[in-house]
Amino acid sequence: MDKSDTRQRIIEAARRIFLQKGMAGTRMQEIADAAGINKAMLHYYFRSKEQLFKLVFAEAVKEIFPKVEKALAGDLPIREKLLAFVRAYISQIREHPFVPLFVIHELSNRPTEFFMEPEKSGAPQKMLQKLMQEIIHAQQRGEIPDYPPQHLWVNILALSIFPFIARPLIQQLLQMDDKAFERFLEERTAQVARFLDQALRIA
Amino acid sequence: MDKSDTRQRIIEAARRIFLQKGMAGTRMQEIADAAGINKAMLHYYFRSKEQLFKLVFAEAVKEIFPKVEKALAGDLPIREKLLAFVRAYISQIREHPFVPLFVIHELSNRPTEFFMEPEKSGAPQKMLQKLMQEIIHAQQRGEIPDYPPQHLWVNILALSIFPFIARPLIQQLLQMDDKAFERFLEERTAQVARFLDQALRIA
DNA sequence: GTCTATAACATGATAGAC
DNA sequence: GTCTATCATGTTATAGAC
Repeated sequence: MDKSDTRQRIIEAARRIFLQKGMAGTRMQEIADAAGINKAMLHYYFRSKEQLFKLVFAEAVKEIFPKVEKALAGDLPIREKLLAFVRAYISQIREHPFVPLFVIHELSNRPTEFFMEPEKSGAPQKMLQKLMQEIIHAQQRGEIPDYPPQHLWVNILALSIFPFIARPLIQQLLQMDDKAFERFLEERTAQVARFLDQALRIA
Repeated sequence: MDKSDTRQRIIEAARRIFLQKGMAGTRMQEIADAAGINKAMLHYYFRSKEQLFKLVFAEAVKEIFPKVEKALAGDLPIREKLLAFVRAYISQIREHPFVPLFVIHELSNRPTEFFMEPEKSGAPQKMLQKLMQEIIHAQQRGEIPDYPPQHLWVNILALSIFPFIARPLIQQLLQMDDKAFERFLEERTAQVARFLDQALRIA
């Protein structure tokens, strides 16, 4: 078994377990078992648990921070652009449903520097600021209601992400089994789009 | 120092730390320090870490599962009722901002039985089913758009809870410092109400 | 009820043979 | 590169004095 393969298997196993149990809840032994190797190998490829965690975490952050830039980059009208974002973002999260809760949980009680080099102020942030301007301009032209842009943006994020974060809570409250929840998720994109579209109509 | 006082101090310290760091991330030593006693006392009052955790967790669950039944109980028109819920729920979460993320995180990867005696199907669930019926009836009377009730309910929950769960993410993305985020939260109730109100208007 | 001391075990990390 | 064996430390929990 050549080097890169083992290394890759470790990363994948670590990702799976870290995402579900978090840094504090994960045991190196469990990662080793899942990767089909032993603990010593983990420390051979990655010096420490923290280093392995940082690798997994950094990848997860990239997935949760809107890298859905394609949807936001074009010059569509604002309504279509926001709807396109919802579709692209929900689609992406569906492929990695554990990422949002993992990132948010690990982000809590950690200094900013841990997950972001302070040099670059971040591409997603800049793209968002540009979007905020577009929203304001569209509002000035009377194309959408004048919600404060930050609230509008949080609303869109909330509608898109929340079901994946709060799955156990939702299933309990609405008495859905796993199959019912899967159906719910399949409908989700269309339903969020419709709800948002309605909220963006001019009074 | 009489018994109930020490016991209470332990519970409060445990709550504070469990809520922020979760079960796996919490050390009994830290709880003892926060309560101003030593570890042995924790085991004197509560047999084990798990038992202490279950106590804290059960209390938190009661706070996150809509105990805002007053807002849902009356016979207001459906729009007013939903808006009243939003106001009551956000207000309650603001008093315990760490509860939602804590409950959701600990709920993940735990069997249902852990947090809910299977006998009683749960007051919140029944109240919600009743609300679902009210929504359907209001839709049949053409008072609000015919969003599937489950999606509408999740949307309302998402708009209300998400900012508290995703605070670090939001602050990073929107470049808010703590003061800016506090202001954001103060505006939140009104903004969610407005957004929801708009989404509930008849086309 | 409260403390100190310590047992019993789990866990991250390393040494060294192959 | 991979393994076994082991160290060093941390953590839950208990024993026993006061």
